[in-house]
Amino acid sequence: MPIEYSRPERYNDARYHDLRPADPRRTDLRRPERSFTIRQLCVEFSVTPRALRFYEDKGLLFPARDGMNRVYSTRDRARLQLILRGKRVGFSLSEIREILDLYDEKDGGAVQAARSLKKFRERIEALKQQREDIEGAIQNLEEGCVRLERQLTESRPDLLPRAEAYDSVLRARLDGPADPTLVLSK
Amino acid sequence: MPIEYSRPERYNDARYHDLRPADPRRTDLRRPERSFTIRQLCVEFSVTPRALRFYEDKGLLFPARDGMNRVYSTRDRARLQLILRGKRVGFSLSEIREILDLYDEKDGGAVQAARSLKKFRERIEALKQQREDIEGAIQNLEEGCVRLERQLTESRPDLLPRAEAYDSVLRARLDGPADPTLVLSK
DNA sequence: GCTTGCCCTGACGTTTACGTAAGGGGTATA
DNA sequence: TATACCCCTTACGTAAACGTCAGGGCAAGC
Repeated sequence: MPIEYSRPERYNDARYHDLRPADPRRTDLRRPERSFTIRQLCVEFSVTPRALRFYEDKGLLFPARDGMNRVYSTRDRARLQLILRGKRVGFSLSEIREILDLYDEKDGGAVQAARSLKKFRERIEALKQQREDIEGAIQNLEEGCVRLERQLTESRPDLLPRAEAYDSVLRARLDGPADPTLVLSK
Repeated sequence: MPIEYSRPERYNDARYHDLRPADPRRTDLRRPERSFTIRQLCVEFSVTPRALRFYEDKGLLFPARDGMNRVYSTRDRARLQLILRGKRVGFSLSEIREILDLYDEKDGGAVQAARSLKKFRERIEALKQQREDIEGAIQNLEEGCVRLERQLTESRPDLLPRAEAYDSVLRARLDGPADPTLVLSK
């Protein structure tokens, strides 16, 4: 599984950085000419600058430069989203890179396209298998919950945690960064 | 994602080892008294002995011993299945260990049970989130497939790979080791 | 009795995906 | 002009999950 590190807490705190855009016209996420600093993306997606630079090193991102500074386009941002989702579903960075490369190789000729198609289908099969695994794991855990609930109901019903705590989780997700339109496959 | 290593090919080959059981009465997987050698489990689940010993080191398995040699029960086998599935859905070994521990702690008292229940629910939420991620990734890739297919149909229809190749994949899965009854939650 | 095959226990090596300084520079604010 | 906050590169450090010897033991078959 994805190795989890302890990431400095400050990167989670939006107040830590001034995110006011310099130019109001460039605020709209849907405007393709919108650009982002490295830290803006870091705060939005809860990753560190080191991670973004690392992805660049590995050939998954290639932001433009303003002098020395990196400038990320909406396209870069969309790629980053795909990278992070790829990680969450268990792809390694090199696998994600392959996929992104396949997306880009529109010019690779018909043979390349055929190979890409095959790989895509393989990935899909793997993901469907994984979806089944997750389905099974959820079932297992839910059975465990039922058992524990029965046990608690009989012994200490006062300790029964109600599921309401997860409302906040859901709310947080809804309030989170809106899913911007992906511009990759265009 | 789960880091993938190059595992010696021979562990995939069932013919590599003589798996004939010494005692026919002990052949039936459903018989709880059935036991397994380390290699039998390795061949069945395509893992190495090193991995099983590693899981034991980390407190996820504790097979009995016959002298020096490890002897795995059907319960150990069921745990191994859960371990491997946990890995496939992205849990780290220590997370899997936590879950397995929670399953075992029937005697931990009501407070422990309440904590377990909470953790189980958290896991379930995480898994549902992940299921959504996978759903999204599948959709993305399928859109990519459609694009590639259109492109190929126009340029080189002869190169279009048909999906029949995946029949074999499915067949292989059906012919695979039967899912034995899990004896953990009993 | 020697080889073959399986088992064991250390213990060091490896890959992935970053973390964490160290050292240096630009800009704005007090 | 000092401080704060941002950026950069280079480089060494690290946790997870095993791989890979090295060294030794027990049982079967030739």
